[in-house]
Amino acid sequence: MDIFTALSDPVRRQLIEALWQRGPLSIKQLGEGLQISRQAVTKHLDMLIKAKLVSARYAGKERIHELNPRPLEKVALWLQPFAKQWDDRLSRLNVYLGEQHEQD
Amino acid sequence: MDIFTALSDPVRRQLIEALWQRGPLSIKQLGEGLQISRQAVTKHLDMLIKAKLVSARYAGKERIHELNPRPLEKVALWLQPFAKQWDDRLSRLNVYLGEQHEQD
DNA sequence: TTGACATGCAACCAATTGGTTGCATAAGGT
DNA sequence: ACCTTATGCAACCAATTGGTTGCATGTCAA
Repeated sequence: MDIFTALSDPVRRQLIEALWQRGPLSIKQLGEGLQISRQAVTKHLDMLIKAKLVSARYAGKERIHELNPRPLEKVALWLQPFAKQWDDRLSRLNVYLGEQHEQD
Repeated sequence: MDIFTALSDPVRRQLIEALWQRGPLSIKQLGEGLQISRQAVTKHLDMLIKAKLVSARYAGKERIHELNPRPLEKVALWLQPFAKQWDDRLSRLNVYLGEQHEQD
């Protein structure tokens, strides 16, 4: 699955955030906040795994998920060229990303 | 339409890139590179408009589209916290985005 | 060994997506 | 006026999405 598609669902973004903030978690744990069924969570996680954003390992009966933020870099790099039209704070971003020529 | 969803389709990303690189364009012009029908292009553009990523005005019989990269900032800001685990070049990004505390 | 718990697998469903085609209409050029 | 061009509108379609439920299975603890 494409990384952009992986990010297009709010539930999946929440899962990513949870893994980021709370570290490795099981399906059960990840589903606790959400209002959807366990299987729905599993499906979202499977998509994140396909997008290489999440890795899973088994610890006994639990499937433990870990975030791999790497693929997000691709998104950041895609966004880069546009950033120069944003506000000062984000414009500076570009300067330090290598676009050292003056801003427009 | 949500900005993340707007970015999830490769055709829409291409449209954004075209508007970025070539400036304001009509539906016809935007569709010229693509292998899909004019209506498919229109639908994608309508979605980009709903996501406020693109504005359209009429010039005679043509609908001229202009890119508004602003909403992309939301995506960049969402990505920020994760960036600190990326490579040096992108890590520096965070420093200048305000996360002045030392890297891990 | 028995039961509770975490998960997997599969079928099913409604809504959305990404695309098409056909026809209508307004604007411009000759 | 006439023809071409750019677009709009609407119906339609197959595939995908995001969700559900029911049942099976492996693991752990008592």
